[in-house]
Amino acid sequence: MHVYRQTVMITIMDRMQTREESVELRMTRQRRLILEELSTPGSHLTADAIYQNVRLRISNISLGTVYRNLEVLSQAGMVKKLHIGSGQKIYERALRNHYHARCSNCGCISDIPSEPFGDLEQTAKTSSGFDITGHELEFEGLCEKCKDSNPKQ
Amino acid sequence: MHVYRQTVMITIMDRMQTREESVELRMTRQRRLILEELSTPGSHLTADAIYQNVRLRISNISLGTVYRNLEVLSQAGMVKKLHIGSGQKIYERALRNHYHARCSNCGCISDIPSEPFGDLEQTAKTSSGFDITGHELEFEGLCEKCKDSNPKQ
DNA sequence: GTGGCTGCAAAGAATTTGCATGGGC
DNA sequence: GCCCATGCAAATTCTTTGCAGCCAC
Repeated sequence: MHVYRQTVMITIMDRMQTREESVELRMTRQRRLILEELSTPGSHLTADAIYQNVRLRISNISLGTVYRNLEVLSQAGMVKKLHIGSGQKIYERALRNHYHARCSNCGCISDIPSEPFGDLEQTAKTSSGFDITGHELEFEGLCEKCKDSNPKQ
Repeated sequence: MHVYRQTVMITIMDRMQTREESVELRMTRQRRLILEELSTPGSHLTADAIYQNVRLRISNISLGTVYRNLEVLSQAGMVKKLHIGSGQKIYERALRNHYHARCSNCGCISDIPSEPFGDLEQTAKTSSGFDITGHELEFEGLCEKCKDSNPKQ
């Protein structure tokens, strides 16, 4: 199922918010598995959750490695770091733009397409004078499951 | 300049996102000064910055007290906790709704009025199925000062 | 006077880092 | 073979908490 032999060094043109720069990353076993974890559609994981999952396959991987990789991949624009909720940071695979809604009851995170919201950055630029390079929008509420099953409390 | 004798216990009807509930807070010297710090228009401070500032007036105030107060005031809806940027949490006085832009160069934070953006929560509700109760929107970019004075780097 | 609030200090949670070794290219 | 990446463990940073005494009401 895995195409181990096909892996090559990947050269990435960073088109995200950081300075444009080409980055070379070695595709190690650790890095590949971390990316695999994040590649499940709709996966929004903490560093520790990724660590726990990858540990099932590389039993001695270290949490430091997970953090270092998430940072590197984030710099390279392949992974997005979210500062949602109050606790740990959440990581997801960087795909097309979208927003997030976090359930205040169960903590689950849903993706919300960004199209209906218009060009927020243009609006912000106009009213702030900033040279806007990015933005983050998060919603909080009750997911469909919790809003049904939950008493008003 | 300070109306020390006028202070009374404040009763707060929490109309913010948390469950509606009346809270009674004693107005201690520590609490008053923390609120004073946050009352400067446009102030966006970390817990530690507040601690350092208040320490000039109450030299033995403890950082724990600052955190405890920020939490209580936040529960009461008088203070807003922001999860902006990657590092520490930022606190501001809870006034009318607005958004924030953070300068990626100098770290300063500007307020942006929320009116031009329309009803984001209604839009999100429609496309997510969530029962939305709140949202946070942050922009990143270069502030006017930095965008002028800074070479492209 | 009472119960919430405080200072102090220690604990906890999340993340980062130094260093010697290992492995992708 | 070079040099980036890793494992390990210690260090840092930010925040929370237990407890005895204090002070706003």
